[in-house]
Amino acid sequence: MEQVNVSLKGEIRAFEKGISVAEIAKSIGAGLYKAACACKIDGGDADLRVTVEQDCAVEILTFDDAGGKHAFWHTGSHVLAQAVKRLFPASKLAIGPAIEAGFYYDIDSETVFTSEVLAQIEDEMRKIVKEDFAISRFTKSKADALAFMQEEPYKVELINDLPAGSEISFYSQGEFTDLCAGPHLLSTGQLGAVKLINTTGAYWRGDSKNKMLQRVYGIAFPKAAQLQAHLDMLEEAKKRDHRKLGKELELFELFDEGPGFPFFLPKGMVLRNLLLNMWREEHTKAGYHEISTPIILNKSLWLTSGHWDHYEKNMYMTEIDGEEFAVKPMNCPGSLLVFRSKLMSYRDLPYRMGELGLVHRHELSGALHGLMRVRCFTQDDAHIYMTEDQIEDEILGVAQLIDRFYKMFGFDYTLELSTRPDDYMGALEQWDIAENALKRALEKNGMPFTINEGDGAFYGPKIDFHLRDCLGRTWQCGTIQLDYQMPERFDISYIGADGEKHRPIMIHRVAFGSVERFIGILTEHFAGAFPLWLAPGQVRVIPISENQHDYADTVTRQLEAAGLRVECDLRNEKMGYKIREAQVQKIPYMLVVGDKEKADGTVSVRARKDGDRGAMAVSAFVEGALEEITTKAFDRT
RNA sequence: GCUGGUGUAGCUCAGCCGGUAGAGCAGCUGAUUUGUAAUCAGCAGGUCGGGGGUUCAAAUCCGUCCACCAGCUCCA
Repeated sequence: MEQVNVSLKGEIRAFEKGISVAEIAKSIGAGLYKAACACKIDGGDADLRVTVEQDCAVEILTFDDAGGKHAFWHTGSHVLAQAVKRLFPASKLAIGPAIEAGFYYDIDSETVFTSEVLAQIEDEMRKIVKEDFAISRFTKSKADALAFMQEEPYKVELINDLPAGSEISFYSQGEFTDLCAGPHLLSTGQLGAVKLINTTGAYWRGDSKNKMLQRVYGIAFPKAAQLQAHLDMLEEAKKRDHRKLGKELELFELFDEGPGFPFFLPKGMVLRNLLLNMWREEHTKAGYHEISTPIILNKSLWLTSGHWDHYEKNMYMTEIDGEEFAVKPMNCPGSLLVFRSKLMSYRDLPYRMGELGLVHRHELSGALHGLMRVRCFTQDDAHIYMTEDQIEDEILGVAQLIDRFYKMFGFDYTLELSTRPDDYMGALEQWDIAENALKRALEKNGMPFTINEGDGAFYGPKIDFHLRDCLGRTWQCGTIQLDYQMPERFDISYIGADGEKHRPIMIHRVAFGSVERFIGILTEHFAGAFPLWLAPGQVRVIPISENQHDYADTVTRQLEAAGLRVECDLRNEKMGYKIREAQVQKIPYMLVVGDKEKADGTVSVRARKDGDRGAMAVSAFVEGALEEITTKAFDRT
C-alpha cells in the first residue's frame, strides 16, 4: 500500500495514499473532525473532501480561521438557497458568496422577501440544518454542466463565462444542488445557529443596467451564544451611529432643505476647529504653506484640468455674466493656478501647498449617508510640487504624517495601491513610472499594501489609506496621488540649476480625507466620548444645592482661566439628575461641589469613564486635565 | 439613480377594519435645597413630510413629489 507523508503543524505523519483531508482530521481527533470547515494544502485553500496523492503540508481550518469561516458561511448561503427553493420553487438563483461577516444570496423571485417571508425562510433553514444533510461534491464537463443547470438562467450565464474544457464543480445537500467552486462544510448540521439579517436589492453582476435581484443577507455560527454575541455587537454599533450621536450631542444636523449638505452646530464646530487647529500646527511643522482658493471657477479652468471631461456628471454648474462656471469638485486646479502665478526655482522645491478646501460633488441621492457620504465636504488637501528624485522622500513624508494623524486616535488602517483606470488621461509610460514610484516607496519602507487594479484617479495612481471603524466597515480617508498630467495641462514649470525651464511633478494628498467624514468616523470610534482635548465640553461643575452656587461659580472661573471648556449647572435639580445628564452628554469630567468642598476649597471629581475619584484641590484637577490635553490621551470605550 | 422600507409634538414612539390626535422624555412655571446616572405637580407644544385624488368624512385608502433608512452602484 502506497503511503504519503503529510506535514501537520510541522509534525510529519504517514497516511494511505488517496486519503481525504476529512479522514485525516478524523484520525487526529473527533473534536477536530467535527469542527473542521476547510483546509489548506501547501498553503492553498482546499476542500476537506480533497484526497492527498502526494507528500504535502496540510492545515485543518475551523471556524476560528478566516478560511474556515469562509467555508462555513458559504455553506450558509447554500442552505439559504435550498430553503428558498423549497418554499418558492420558481425562484432563480444568481450568486451566493460568503462575505466579511456572513453571507448573502442574490435571488430572482416573484415573491417579495418581506420580513415575514424572511422569518419563514429562516425557519426552513433551521430545518435543513437539523436534517443534517451530508454535502457532496462532484464535477461535470462544461456541456454537461450547462444541460444540468438549464433551468437556472443565471447559472447558465456563469457557466458560459468559464473557460472551455474546464471541470465544473457542484455541491449537493439533500435534494439541492448548486454550482459552486467551494470549499464547503461536510454537512449542513455543522451550521449550528443561523440568522437572516435583512434583504435588499442588488443588480445582477453589480451592473445597474441589469435586472435588480433580491439579496438576502444572513450569518451563521457554530454555537447559539456566538450568534447572540454577534447580534449584540450589531446593537452596540447602532448605538454608536454617528448620525444618532451627532444629533444627541448636538454636533451636526442635516435638513431636508440641504440633502447631503451638513450643518455644523456650535458643539460640532468646537470639535471641528480643534481638529483643524491640530492639522494646521502639524502641517506648518511639516513645511506646508496654506492657501485658500474660491469654490466657483470658470469652466475654462475645468476644461484645462480635464475635470470637465472626466467628472462633469458630478459637478454643479452655474452661470455668471453669461459665462459658464462650475463649483469645484476638487482643489487641485486652484492650487495649480497659485503655483503658476509665481516664477519658481528648483531651490523652492519641494513646494508643499495645503488647503482646507470645500468641494461639492453631486452624489446619487441613494448614496448619501450622514457625514460619511455627503455632497459638500472639506478636504484637508495639499499639493506638493517636486522633481523626480524627490518623489520617494515626499511620499514617505506624507505617509508618515498620515500615520501620525491616525495613531493620534488609535486607528487601524490598511494601504491600497490603486492603479490606472480605464478613463485615464495622459501617456501610458508616465503612468508606469508613477505606479512604480508609488510601489517602490511602499516596498522600500516596508509598508504592506494590496493592489486595487483600475481604481486610480483619472490623472494618476494613488495610495489609499483605509480606516476601520467600530462596525468593521472600512472608510477611505487618506490618499496620496502621484500626478504627471496636471503639471503638463497647466504648463507649469520651475527654473532648474541649469537655468532652463523644467516640468515639476505633483502629489495630491489628504490625511483626514474629508474633515466631515473623519468627524463621523471619530464619533463612532469613540462612541461620542471624545478624548479630553477634543471634547466640546470638557468639564461640568455641579453644585449640590443653591448654597454652593457662589463657590461653583468661582471654581468655574478658575477653570476657564486655565483654558478649560467648562459649564456650570446651576439648575434647580438634584445632583443625580445633573450627573446623569452630563454623563449622557459624555462630558469627560464632572466636578461636584457641596458644603464640604466649599469649606475645603476642593472639588469632588467624577470621571465619565470610571466614576467618583474623590475630592482634590482645584489646582490639582486643572494640572491633571491640562496634562491629559497636552498628551492628547485617549481611551476607546 | 435603482430595489425594498419609513415619514405623527424638539426626541423616541402609540393611534385595529376611514369618524377628525395620544404617551414618555425634553421645554416652561411652581414647589422641593437635594452627596455621584432621572424629586413632585401643573402648563404649553402637532394644519400627522408636501401637492393632489377618492369619500359626507383621510394621520388612516390611492397616486405623485420630497426626505430619510437598508442595500446596489459610486466614492473623500
